[in-house]
Amino acid sequence: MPIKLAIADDHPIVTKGICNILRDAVNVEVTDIYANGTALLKGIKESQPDVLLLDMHLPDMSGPELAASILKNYPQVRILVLSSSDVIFQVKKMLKLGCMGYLLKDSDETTILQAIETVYKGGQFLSPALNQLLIEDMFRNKKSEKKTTTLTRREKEVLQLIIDEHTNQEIADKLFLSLHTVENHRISLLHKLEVKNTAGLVKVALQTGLV
Amino acid sequence: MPIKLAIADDHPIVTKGICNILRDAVNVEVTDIYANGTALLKGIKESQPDVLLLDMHLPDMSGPELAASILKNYPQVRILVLSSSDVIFQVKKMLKLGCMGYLLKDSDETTILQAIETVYKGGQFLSPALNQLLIEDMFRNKKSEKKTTTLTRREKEVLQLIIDEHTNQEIADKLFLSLHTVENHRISLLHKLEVKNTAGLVKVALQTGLV
DNA sequence: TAGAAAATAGCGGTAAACCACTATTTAATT
DNA sequence: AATTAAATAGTGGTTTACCGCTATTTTCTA
Repeated sequence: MPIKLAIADDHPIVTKGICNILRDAVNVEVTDIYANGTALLKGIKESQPDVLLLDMHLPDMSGPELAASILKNYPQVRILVLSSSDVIFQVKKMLKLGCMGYLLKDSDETTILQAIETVYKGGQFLSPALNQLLIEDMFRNKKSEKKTTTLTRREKEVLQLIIDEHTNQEIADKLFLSLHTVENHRISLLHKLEVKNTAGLVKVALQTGLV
Repeated sequence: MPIKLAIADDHPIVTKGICNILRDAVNVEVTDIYANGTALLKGIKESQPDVLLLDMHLPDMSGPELAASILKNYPQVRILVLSSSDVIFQVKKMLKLGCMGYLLKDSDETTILQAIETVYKGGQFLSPALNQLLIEDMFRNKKSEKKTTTLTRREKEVLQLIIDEHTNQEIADKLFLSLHTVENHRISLLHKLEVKNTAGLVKVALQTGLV
């Protein structure tokens, strides 16, 4: 019996590409394709796949949201995250939620197939590039366990406006806040995302699709 | 005789996806797939396709570089740019170089097919989302024609270090420059890329793959 | 309903970014 | 050889970002 694989990604190029790659694999069968989070949550009730290839950036729901919901209700589904971003704290977040693997979109065919098989068999899979990054990250943070970060509603709003090139004063005006409040949000963003300045904020935000 | 289509993209998922989408299209035949610029320039000599689907971010050469070279030597090849970034000045740059279309990677199947056919017939094609952006851009710049921008070697170096979260002083130390020089480069970056601050610099750089 | 987290606002201060200039020297190109 | 673009460096100034605090109110949640 082949592995039942569901794919959740909003880009036809990606889903078609994976289907094409798996076409010759006799032990994997693509049973469902979902282009957004709502469809995924709805569909997964009926047809419960063995492995779910989950894109980090579906249009309506975030990767972590979906992963948490699915793993809670259908813990037997093994989630293999599909992402083009190698930002490490995003990787850690998904793994801590219980995802079984993290696959970069620039992977080649054998890697993709291998990842699916590994995860199906109960193993973990990480794209090779991530192994090194995770190890480096562990050494950096050996002092104390880092908790993975979630931004608050306000922080996300502020971050979006920073990305839109607004100053703190402009953000304060737009959100009807004191300048001090915006500064505070900004600094907690710096701390939470572990970056040094505005450049780091924008970089992490864009690479993780936080906003 | 079907349209001879070549694809230049380093992601197997993408190339396989496009092949899959075009499998049922009797009037398009994928003749070649290239994973990098070198292979592309080498291969295009032999088999000259009607249409080239060109990714903006091949590992060894930039999109504009490749487009310029190909259009110079093989002007009959119609280039359809394939990109996930909708940064407008990148779009303008490629179109001014002579590319016949700009296709976003989140396009659906019919759009992709339509784009290829349109370009083959001698027309231009833009992903719908870009039309609106280009029009807005024109209104913004109606006063005077904006020349598309090319960053100098130094500017790119400085920009990369900005993205790496370094301050001007740190950049100056790293590159053995005066602080003033770095400030000047930074300001010309702001002007060239038409952004207001560091956030804009990082955003444009990441979205266009300038660095 | 008590405790925690989030959102709000403030103070005082330093460092960095941003801006408009001028000006010299060094490539690149015609 | 002449012109242009790039890279370099400067002056002098304003604005913004960054940092570490404290503190109150609101909202969430165990």
